[in-house]
Amino acid sequence: MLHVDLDAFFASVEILDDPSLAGKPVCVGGAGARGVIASASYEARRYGVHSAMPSVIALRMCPDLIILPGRFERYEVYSRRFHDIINDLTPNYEPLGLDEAFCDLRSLRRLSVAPLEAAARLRGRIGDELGLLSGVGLGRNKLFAKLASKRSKPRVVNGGLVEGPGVVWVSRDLESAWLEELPVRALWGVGPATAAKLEKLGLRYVRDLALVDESTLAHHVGPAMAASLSAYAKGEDFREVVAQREVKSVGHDQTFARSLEGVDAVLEAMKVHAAVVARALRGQSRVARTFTVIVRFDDRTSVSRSQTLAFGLDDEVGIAAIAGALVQSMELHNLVRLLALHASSFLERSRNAMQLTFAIDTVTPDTRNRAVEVGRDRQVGHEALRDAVDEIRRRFGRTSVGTASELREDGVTIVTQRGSHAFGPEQTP
DNA sequence: TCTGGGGTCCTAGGACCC
DNA sequence: TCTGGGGTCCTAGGACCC
Repeated sequence: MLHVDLDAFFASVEILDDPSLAGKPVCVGGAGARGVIASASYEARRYGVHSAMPSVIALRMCPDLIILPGRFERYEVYSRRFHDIINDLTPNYEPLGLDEAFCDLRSLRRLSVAPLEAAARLRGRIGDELGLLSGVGLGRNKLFAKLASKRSKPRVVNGGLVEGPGVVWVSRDLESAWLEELPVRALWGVGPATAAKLEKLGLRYVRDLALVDESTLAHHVGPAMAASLSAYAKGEDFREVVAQREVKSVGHDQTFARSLEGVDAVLEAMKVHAAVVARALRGQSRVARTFTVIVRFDDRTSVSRSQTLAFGLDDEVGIAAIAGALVQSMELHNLVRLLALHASSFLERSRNAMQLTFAIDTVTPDTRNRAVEVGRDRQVGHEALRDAVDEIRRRFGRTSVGTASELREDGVTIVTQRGSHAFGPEQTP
């Protein structure tokens, strides 16, 4: 098994596109009070900055830190080229996010390609063709390949950068020595919560896990987690490479710079969410039957409400109606810092039995379950309008046309006979 | 006024079907 | 005059990954 991981991916792409950033502490992430770092250049890491860190903390550690907002279309371009290179090595690979992948190298064995040779060539091509650095791990299974790629990376030691080996192979006879010293937190699936549970049981290192039987473990962390932990502790990992995964949900989350107060403000924001989710669904030619609304309050507690329909939806009017009804079924006792809308239970568009539209004005908390109304004429009108809007955006860009509620998201240019005026996000023309 | 946004998977309870 | 067990689907919440 091979695991390949691009170094500081988002930050590196920003530096490639703007060489004046080279050698400076650069991050991609949210710069506001509630922003976090998504990717940090190694120069930034020298100050202790790392991904998932709140931006205000990062700025405290490194006052000169440059935080860029992130251009995900750009990262996707690089990601596709990255995947193309991997695909030349083997089509049996599994992407993990935009910048990582597992490759099953068993087919290469038949071609007598040595793993170390394949790894070196892969890194070489990524460097030559993309201008990006990467780390590669090799091992008997996903567990060891991933642990190895982590160790292949550059490290910050006493504020100085130490180059990594680039390629690391955990050979069979080294496996147990590796596992011995690892803290449980290093294992896939063990985050802060599980690590704390294990700590309470006196299980701090992977070697400790091997001493506990699975049923005892299951008592504390559940049967699925117990099974994988017991396997990992023995160096076993039966996860296969899954080459093409089907997307199972799409959603949109937004944490507001200033929390929302009151149901009207939440409903207004939800219209933007519905438009974003609807656009994502149509972009994938899918319709969704289940819609979930999640609200996080200022005290960081969350509540969710979901509803599954008998048919699928991909239009913002219908989705906004369902999502709005779900919002109204919640008690908003506190300021809302995050609003999320997720769509799941996909159907292929062509297999959707009926495409209904909603009389949005009939949706109240009482009528949540009757929110659906058939409106044949309105449906035809909405679909024609929607398809026209999609087409205009395809030809002239995403911000070329939109509903009033979407203007807050992207900004817009209003053109009149007297000239044009650009409005930014959060401005109401 | 320290913690994002894109996702996946797991768990537990309840309703329902045979 | 009482009620099992297998299975699926839905809902709410939580943990984790990049």
